[in-house]
Amino acid sequence: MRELCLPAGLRPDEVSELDRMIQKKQQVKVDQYLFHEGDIAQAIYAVRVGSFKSFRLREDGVWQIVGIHLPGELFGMDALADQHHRVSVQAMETSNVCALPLAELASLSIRIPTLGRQIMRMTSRELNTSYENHELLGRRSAQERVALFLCRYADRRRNSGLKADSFDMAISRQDLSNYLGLQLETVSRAFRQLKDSGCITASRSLLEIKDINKLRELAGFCDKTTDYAYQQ
Amino acid sequence: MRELCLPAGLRPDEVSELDRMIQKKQQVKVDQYLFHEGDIAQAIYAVRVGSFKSFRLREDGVWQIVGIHLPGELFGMDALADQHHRVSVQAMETSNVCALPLAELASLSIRIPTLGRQIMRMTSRELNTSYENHELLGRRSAQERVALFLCRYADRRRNSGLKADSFDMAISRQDLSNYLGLQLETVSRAFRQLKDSGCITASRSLLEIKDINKLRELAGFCDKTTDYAYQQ
DNA sequence: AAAAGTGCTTGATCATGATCAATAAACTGT
DNA sequence: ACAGTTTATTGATCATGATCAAGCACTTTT
Repeated sequence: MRELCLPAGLRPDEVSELDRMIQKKQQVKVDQYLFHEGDIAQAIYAVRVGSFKSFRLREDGVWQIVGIHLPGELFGMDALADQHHRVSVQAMETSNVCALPLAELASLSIRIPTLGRQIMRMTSRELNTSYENHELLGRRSAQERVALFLCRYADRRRNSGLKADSFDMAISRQDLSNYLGLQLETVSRAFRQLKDSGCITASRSLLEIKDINKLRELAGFCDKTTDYAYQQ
Repeated sequence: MRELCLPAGLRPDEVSELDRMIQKKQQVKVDQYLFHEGDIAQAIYAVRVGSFKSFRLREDGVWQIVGIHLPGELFGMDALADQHHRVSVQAMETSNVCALPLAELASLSIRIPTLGRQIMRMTSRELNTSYENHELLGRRSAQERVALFLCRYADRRRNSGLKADSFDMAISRQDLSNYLGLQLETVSRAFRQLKDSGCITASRSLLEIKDINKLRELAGFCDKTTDYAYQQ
C-alpha cells in the first residue's frame, strides 16, 4: 500500500486505517474487465502493477481508447459524477490493483479529509492528461503523435518508478493506433521513420529510446518542461 | 447563487454560508483572461452567464482549445493537482462568473463535506466531457465532428437551461475548428453540407437545428442516449 | 517439425482534408 | 458613408493518412 500515490500526505495511523479498509492485491489477467461502461460504480482503483486502458464503445462496435493507466495512478473517477461508469476498463497485461470501495470511501474521507483531497488531486491530474490527449489529437501529424506519445509515456513510466529508456510496451499496435486516432499501418510507418532517424529502436513490443532530444524534436517540440512538476 | 449547480444537495444554511463566501457577480468581457497556464491557482470558477474556453499554448504559438464551459458548469479544476493551472481560460463573450477562492474553499469544505463532493462530481463530469472529446477526435470525419459537436453543444445548452434548438454560437469558426482539430475551411464546408442536407440553418453565428435526428445520424449515430442522466 | 494463427510491416492506390488563393460578407472606426 | 479590417465562404490543387492487399515474423497447436 505504501508504495501507492494515495497515502501521500497522510499520517501513519491514517495510512493504517486506509490500509485495513482496502481490498488489496487484486490480481487481474490480460483483457480482464474491471468494470463496464454503464455499470454502477463499486470502487475506484489504484494501479499497483501493470497497466490498464479506459475506452468507450459505440453501438456500431467501434471503440475508442481514451485513457491509459500506469502504476501509481488512479482510475474509475469517471463514475464520481453520477455513480455510473462512462468508460470500460480492461487490463493490458497481467496486473495488480487496489480497489477502494466507494461505500467505505465516503465515510472514511470524512474522518480523513486529506484522503478526499488526494483523490481530487489524482482526478485533476487525469483531467490534465485528457486535455493533453486532446492537444495531441488536435493538430498533429502521425509521426508527431507517435513521437509525442512515446515521450509522454516514458515520462509517466519514470513518474511511476519504472524504467523509462528501455521497456516493454504492454500496448498493442492495435490499441496504440486506436488511442492516437490513426490506422495501424500509419503507426507502423511512423515507427519506421523514428527508427530510421535513429531516435528509437523497436522490435515488436520492446522499445528503446536512443535519443530523447531528437524524439522530442520530432514530436513537434511542444511539450514544455513542466518546471512546476506534480507534487503530491 | 441559487441557480448554480454547486449548491445542489446542500442545506439552506449551508447555501447561505457558501453564498457569503463567494466573490460573486464577477463580470468579464470578451477575450478577457480568467487565468493563464502556469499561474498559481486562486480559485475555481462557476459560469453564471456566457461561455469560456480552456486552451493550452505551445512555444511556437500554436494553441489548442481543450474545453468549453457553459452556464452552470465549473472550470479551473485543472489546477487542483498541484495548484498550478495547466490551461488558460478566456471568455468567449460577455460573461459572468462566481469565483470560489481556494483558500476559503479548503476550510469551508471541512464544515460542509457535501461541497467537496459536489466539486468532485463536477470535475468527474468535466473528465467525461474530455473523454468524449477524445472520442470525437479519434476516428471521425470532418462532417461527423461538426454534427456531433452541434448535438452535444445543444444538449449541454439544454442542460444549462438555455435554448437548444435555435441560438447564437459564441464560438467563432476559428475557435470551433481549433477545438475540433480541423481547418477553418473544412468546418465551413461541413456547415455547408449540413445546411444542404436540411438539418440546420446557419448564418454567421446564428444557428438553428431543424432536424435533430438527421443531425444525430450525420454525427455517426454514436451517441448513446444516456439513460442514466447526470443527476446532482 | 509442419501447420495454423496472430500481430506487425511494407507496398500501391485512393480519398479526405490541408493548403493556397480569391471573394464575399460583416463589423471597425473616422 | 466611407475605407479598412476582420471573419466566413467557396474554389483549385496538393499531401497526408486511409484503405486494400500481400508478405513476414513470431506463437501456438497438433
